[in-house]
Amino acid sequence: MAGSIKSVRGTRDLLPPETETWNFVEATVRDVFRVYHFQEIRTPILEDLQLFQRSVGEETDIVSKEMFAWEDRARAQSEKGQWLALRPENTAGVVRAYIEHKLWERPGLQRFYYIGPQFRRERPQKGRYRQFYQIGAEVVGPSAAGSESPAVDAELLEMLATLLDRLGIQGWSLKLNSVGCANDRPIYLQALRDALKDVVHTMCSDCQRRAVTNPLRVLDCKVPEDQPIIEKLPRMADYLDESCRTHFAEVRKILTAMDVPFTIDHRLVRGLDYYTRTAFEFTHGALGAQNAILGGGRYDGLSESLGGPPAPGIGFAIGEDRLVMTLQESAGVADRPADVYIAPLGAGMNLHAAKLARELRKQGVVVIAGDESFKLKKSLETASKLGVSFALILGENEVNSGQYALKNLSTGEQAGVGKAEIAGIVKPLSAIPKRSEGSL
RNA sequence: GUGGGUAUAGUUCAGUGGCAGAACGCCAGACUGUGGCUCUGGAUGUCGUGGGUUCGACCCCCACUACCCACCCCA
Repeated sequence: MAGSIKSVRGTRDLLPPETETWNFVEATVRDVFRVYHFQEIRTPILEDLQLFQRSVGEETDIVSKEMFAWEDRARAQSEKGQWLALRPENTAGVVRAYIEHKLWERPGLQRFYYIGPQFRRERPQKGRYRQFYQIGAEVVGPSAAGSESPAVDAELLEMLATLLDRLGIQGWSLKLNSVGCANDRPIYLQALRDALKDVVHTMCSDCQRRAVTNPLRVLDCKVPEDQPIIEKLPRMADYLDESCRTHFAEVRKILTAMDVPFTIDHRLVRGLDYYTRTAFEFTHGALGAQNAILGGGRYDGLSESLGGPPAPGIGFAIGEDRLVMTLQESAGVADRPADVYIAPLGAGMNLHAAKLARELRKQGVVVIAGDESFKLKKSLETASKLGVSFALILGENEVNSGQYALKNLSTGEQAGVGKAEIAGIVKPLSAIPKRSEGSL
């Protein structure tokens, strides 16, 4: 259609049956998080631009080139407009809410999760969209509540392993590193710069640029020729101070005790400024270049940089689009058909079909009704194309006798049944347990 | 922001400088209340947009746009 309006670049419509998979993922997430006592938080999509400048970091790519931001109209002529941004991630918003509502006054640690859209103005490609969805969780609170404990890190990671297993995702791997803290990282960075000084001219052009802008990212380089050089660069692990080192050791110890498999990746770095200490990434092959399905880490100084009290925390974000993608690699998506198709036959029958449908739906039966103008043949044909297992023929005979012609569309058997029996025959057994909505 | 590829029916894709195609899907029909299989018929397109070459362009040339893939970055 020339001239018609289309979805904007990097955004997309999620249609059935794919939305079934999304619902399955979200239902499983809520179910798993619940037993860890994580509760849902919903923060605005629109935030003050400064929130991200001060948390994610003004020099990061996310803030410096990928944000949707604009100056909002001033409220009064005497005032300036306010700079707003569509959130590029959700941790900053959660911590902002933590500070704004003085949530440290609540007892214990705050454990939140969120599910929602995020926005980054990047060039779209496989597994990367301008509007994408993240499922994330955060544990924040005062140190006295235990927010700095390595047990929190381990619990969060174990929860993620459980979630991926429950979703039926196979072949994931967990990469773990410690990126240090405000204490030891400057020392490491200096050591890294010093080491790079002599060798950087032999590296790829990207690395030469990164050595200046963000030396940590050099560790991330994938150019084969650079690998031997990178292997010889100093490692963060050797520069961790006493407290960071024991913290990291304790995280690993608990994970091992819980049988959560992981590998240490000395070169794992994160692209947001606020990360400290534990940093991690879950990856999955068969995702193309965007193989990270989730990432996260500690952010012990974030609250302070947003004007709040000390509130160490740790969190992660799952790329829901990517998660759904890996799920669809293994299991194909299928429409979930209705339980029964009512075929009203002849003038005046729509009314009877509506009444019957209402009664059946009250009993939890999934009903689709045809129209009295359809020929029976067309109704049955439509019903089988929709994959419905039963068709219920509703004509004058049925209304008069109270015996409804119920046809099993897979066997072809047909019988007259009373109104009260319909739901029992038509409803699949799997529909009976209440909590099993959304199985694949 | 950079590079490569692609753009034709609802979908997946053929196609040729001279009438626009297939498969699947969709709609209708094959004796009036019985589907799936089969058969018959039908509709659907500014051939991405704009320019140029040509007697004539869906096809050749140029520009633009969008999508896909990769770099970058990240989830």
